[in-house]
Amino acid sequence: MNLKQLSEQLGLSQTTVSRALNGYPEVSAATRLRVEAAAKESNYHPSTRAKGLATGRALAIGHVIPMSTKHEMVNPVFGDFIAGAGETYARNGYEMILSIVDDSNEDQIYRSLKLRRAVDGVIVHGPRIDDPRIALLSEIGMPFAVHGQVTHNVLPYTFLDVDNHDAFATATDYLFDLGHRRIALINGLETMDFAYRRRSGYEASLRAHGVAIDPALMRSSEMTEVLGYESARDLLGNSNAPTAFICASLISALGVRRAIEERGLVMGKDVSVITHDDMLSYLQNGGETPIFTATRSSVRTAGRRLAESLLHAIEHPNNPPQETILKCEFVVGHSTGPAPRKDEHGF
Amino acid sequence: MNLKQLSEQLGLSQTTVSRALNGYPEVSAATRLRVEAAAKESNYHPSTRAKGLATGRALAIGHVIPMSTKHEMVNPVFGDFIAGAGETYARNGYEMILSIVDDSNEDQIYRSLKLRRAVDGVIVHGPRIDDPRIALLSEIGMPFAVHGQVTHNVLPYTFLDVDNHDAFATATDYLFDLGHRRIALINGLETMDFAYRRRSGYEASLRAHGVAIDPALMRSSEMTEVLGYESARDLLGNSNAPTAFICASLISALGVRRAIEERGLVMGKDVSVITHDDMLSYLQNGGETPIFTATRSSVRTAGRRLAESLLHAIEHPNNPPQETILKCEFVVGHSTGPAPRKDEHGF
DNA sequence: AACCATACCCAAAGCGCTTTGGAAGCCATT
DNA sequence: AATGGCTTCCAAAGCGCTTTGGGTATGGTT
Repeated sequence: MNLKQLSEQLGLSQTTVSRALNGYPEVSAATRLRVEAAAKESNYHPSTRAKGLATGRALAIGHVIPMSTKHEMVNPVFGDFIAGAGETYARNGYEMILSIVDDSNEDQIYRSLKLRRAVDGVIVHGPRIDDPRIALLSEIGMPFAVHGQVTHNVLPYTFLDVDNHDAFATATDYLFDLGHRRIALINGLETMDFAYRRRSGYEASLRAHGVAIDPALMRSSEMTEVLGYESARDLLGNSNAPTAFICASLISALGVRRAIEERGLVMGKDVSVITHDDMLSYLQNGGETPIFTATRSSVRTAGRRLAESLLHAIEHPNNPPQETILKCEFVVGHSTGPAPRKDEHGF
Repeated sequence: MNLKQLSEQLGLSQTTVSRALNGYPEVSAATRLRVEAAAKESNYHPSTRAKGLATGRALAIGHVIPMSTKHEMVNPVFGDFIAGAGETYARNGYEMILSIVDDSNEDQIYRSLKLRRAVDGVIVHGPRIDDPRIALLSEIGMPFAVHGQVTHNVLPYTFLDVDNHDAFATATDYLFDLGHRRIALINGLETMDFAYRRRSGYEASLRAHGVAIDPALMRSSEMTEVLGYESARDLLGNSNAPTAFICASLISALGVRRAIEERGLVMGKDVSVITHDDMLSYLQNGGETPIFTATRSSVRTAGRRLAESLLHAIEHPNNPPQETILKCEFVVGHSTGPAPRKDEHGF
């Protein structure tokens, strides 16, 4: 069933039917009702492709997932993020198109999406420090919205980010308040902008408490259980081991916990752990009462809201870019406690 | 730059340029080369939409993700699966479109995708026992491929699955060989087809070893760390606790390990654990040597291969459906060992 | 010299929609 | 009775591509 058939069946022109269906005013209430009823009854759905051709709009948003050899981006956060974004698209009649691409020709993909007019805009995932994509997308005139921020960037752009600096400063402050002085940071890859900001929040708190920044207490790697475990195992093996850990991800934190327990220590008593928690649907930080003390912010909500910002930017190209920064919630779980007295474990 | 402009620039007709670019034989090698060079140089990319309109093909594959209130499907497996499928699409000039939809109007979405001619086919994720989608898609004439199988279904369909029955029977057999008799199953939701098959593999092994099936040793829930932990904690608290666990997912297994360690027991010595491992890129089962003994099969490879099957089915509608069953690899890690003697822990 | 393949190429229709630029009908004003 | 302003509708062009149904040289055969 297409427009032509529908209009013939109704004895109207395609113009009128199209207008009735799209809410234009040039059609009487009576005919509009009649048209809408007929459309529903004969299960008429306009072809997205034809519509797109005619209007010049794709009614689709692209998500480009760089798939480095390091796999960093096919990450657990992604599933929840697009679930959130998908809600927004569904509500607004947009489609989500996904491109998995290896880093080498990321440029290519964006250019190609633009030239083929395949999407009306894109979401930029996993921004790195000084990320070149901002400049690229601005240059080719593709509307975009960034999940995160881009340090050193001077161009204006739409983004949504959690306040990573604040979250990690708060977490570090909290540990200081509990009496900890040697606090380790198990960070994500610091080429990623979010990891850079988290570290700077951590360092700011250290400075504020007059504690020297000790590179030996900081690790930066992909946020996997195994790497969290290995980092913590090494750190706990040192003579001057930390009494607390701050983790960039719940997954790393699981690894850290394993290393702690493996040494016969008790998390929350001998060693404290705070983690950032993206509130992933399948990896929850306990039930009612959280296991880990955490800074948390739902990545799914982030997806929903950033998609809204992007659609807004597409529909109002002249408005200034929307910038959203979400504060994390700080929740206290069982993984933190007062710093142990030095003699207790022979430190 | 569009076809018209390109052809004018070349002094050729649109027909010839189109044919040259699409590899039709009616054009001389010389002009073809000339056209291709010009296309590359002026960065010509045909509009997918226009192409689709003209050919009647969408050049896109749909992935519909049912987003139940239980979040089961926005699951960690999904990210890797689509990364794999994406590789196939990229190689074949297809786009992947994702629809997040809540279960109530899943029908709607499939019908709508069909009527709007938005995709050439769909991948069915997370098939349930007796899944109604097979019948629906067959009825509306939408090509599809299932990630998994559908028990009780009689219609022919294209699918790819791991041999879940075999994998879990093998795992259970292995534990019997180590002397275990009380083996718990921490399964996924048994409305899901894969979980049903895993359980039947487990039960088959039990029967083969003359051990009664004990419902008290079997749990079925979403595969989260917390639920894995709680199940194991409860089971280990019983007077007649299991000496071994089989988990449906590495994430559950992490929870099981936590419960084991919390009781001061040692995994691989006091209690054995085998898990199924989807080889997710961000959640690996150790490095060189696996932590958990596991049945494993890359879900990413599954994505790549199932997408190939679907494209094949689309291009050769009359061929019989491709059915692929992948055997799992069985790897031995540190999480399994001989069953402890009864008196050791007061069992 | 006339004929026929063969190799190249083209004009135009069509895919399903939106949108421009009217036209027709109707009523109230002058 | 002519004018003008609404309301309601329509024919046709156009979005960028593919594909049908040709046409025109070119060169080899009789």
